Amino acid sequence: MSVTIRDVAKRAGVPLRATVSKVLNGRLGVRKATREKVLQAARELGYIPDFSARSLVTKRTRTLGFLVHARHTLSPHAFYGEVLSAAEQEARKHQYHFLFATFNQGDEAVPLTLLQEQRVEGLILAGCDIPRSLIVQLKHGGVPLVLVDNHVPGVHSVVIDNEGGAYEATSHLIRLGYTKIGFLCEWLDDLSFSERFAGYKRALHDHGLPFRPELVAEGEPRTPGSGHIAAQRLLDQGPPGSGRCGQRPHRNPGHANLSGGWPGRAHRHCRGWVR
Amino acid sequence: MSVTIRDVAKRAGVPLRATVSKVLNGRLGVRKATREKVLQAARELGYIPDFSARSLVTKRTRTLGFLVHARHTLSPHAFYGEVLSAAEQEARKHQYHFLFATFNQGDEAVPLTLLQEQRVEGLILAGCDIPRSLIVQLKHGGVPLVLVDNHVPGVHSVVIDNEGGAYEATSHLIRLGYTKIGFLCEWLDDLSFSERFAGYKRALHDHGLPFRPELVAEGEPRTPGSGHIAAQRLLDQGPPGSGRCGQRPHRNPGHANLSGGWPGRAHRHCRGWVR
DNA sequence: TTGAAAGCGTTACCAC
DNA sequence: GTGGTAACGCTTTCAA
Repeated sequence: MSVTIRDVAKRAGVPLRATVSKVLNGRLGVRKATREKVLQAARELGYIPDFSARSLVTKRTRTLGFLVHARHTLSPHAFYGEVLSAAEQEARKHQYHFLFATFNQGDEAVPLTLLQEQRVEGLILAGCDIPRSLIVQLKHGGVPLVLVDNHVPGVHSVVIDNEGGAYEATSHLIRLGYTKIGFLCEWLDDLSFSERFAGYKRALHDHGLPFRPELVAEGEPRTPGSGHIAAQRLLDQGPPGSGRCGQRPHRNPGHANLSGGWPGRAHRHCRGWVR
Repeated sequence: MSVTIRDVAKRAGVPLRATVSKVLNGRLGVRKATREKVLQAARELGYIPDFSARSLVTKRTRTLGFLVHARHTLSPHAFYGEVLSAAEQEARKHQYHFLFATFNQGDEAVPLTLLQEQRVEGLILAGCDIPRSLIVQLKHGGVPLVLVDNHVPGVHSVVIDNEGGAYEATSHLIRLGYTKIGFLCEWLDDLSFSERFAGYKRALHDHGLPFRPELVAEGEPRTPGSGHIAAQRLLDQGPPGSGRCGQRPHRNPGHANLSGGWPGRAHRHCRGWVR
């Protein structure tokens, strides 16, 4: 069987496992000589404390949960894999680990169970597909929570600078000398797209270019082929001012999800377009 | 604090926590009436067994480790995120979870620690960047192991059907009527590319087309721009039979890594090429 | 500083 | 079937 704290104590010649525990956890109250003996014995035996036993008593797991909607991780365009990877590398510096779980429709209980089992100390929820009700519930339960690519008032979140990004992209095209720059997106009611739309318009304005509603086209909400559809609509352009263009007000800007249903693809579908 | 098995026992009116444990784990040896009482009490209290306590005694964590080289997960072209996601969804059906960890140079101890801490019961190692020595060591340690996109004799592994895929791709082009089909790859000494090369040649042969060495070009091993380089070389074609073409023998086919250093990009760089 | 003992929340193993 | 008890491996507390 694997080596336990008993074995270390015995080998070090100290009668008590408590002493070993103290030494290995860097607590004081142990004579230097004793400490050395213990350290050496542990090294020789290749002792690694049992995770379950330790966390049973300390009530800490140094583990975080990472949740993504199953729909996204399967898409090669989703960037949540990169987020997870980077988060893990940062967490490791603090001796934290990540439990990964996909979020499937109807699995609302899973994250809660992870918490109640005392497996994880906090959660990162990636994507805007995690039900808002669940997020609110977790938040109320006092669970340390961070959202990625999503936003709920009062919850920590990491989001994309949509406005700034669109501003930069548009400015770049303008600097290259283009003056007729279109704007494609899934649908303007989505907060993330409306933010980009704002950045697009601000850039036009700052560079003294007119905003032309006929150069704006929406595709279909939460549809993979949406960018194509939008482009098609722009190319098949009817008379300016038709319903699909321009500055219509957002129905529920406060409640719209950040970055729509296809966040990983957003940067491909929502871009400056040059004619 | 959270609700423990004691609370359930008390509420159910049974004097023993052991009984509760039995019921909740579906063991027999409990009268139906008692069982009902326990079940109801557990439901009412929202009881979830503590993970650490449970695994301390059972010695099981129902948790698997998923390791990928840090270099890969950061690349949007790597498909390991999809592998992880799919693996997790399958594992969940069996009530298993995944601990995710990136593998960093010099972190050889990490997977071993995870094992010794009794945190994970087995490991999935994705990519060909995990040191072979580590794999062999784990294997000898009796750790349940599965490699993805990598191969070591005697270790379970999931690999791409390189030969078959290239055969299909080439056949497809032939069926479309093309007869002058090129083959680009990073370098032929790599097992995965040489397998694809074999499939390519087999398809040509099966369809009665000649193999023309001047249509084969290598790029640079383990270089992101490799496909471009190979294409350039093919286009700048010198006289047939120059060193970069054809059927030279593989130095160490048995020891070559599967699918080179850029597995996620392989399908983009190594393809049938039509002129 | 060191020694002894209690306890974390579960499951497993006994007798009854 | 049912009930009690021991044990898992560790940390913590409290006397000595």
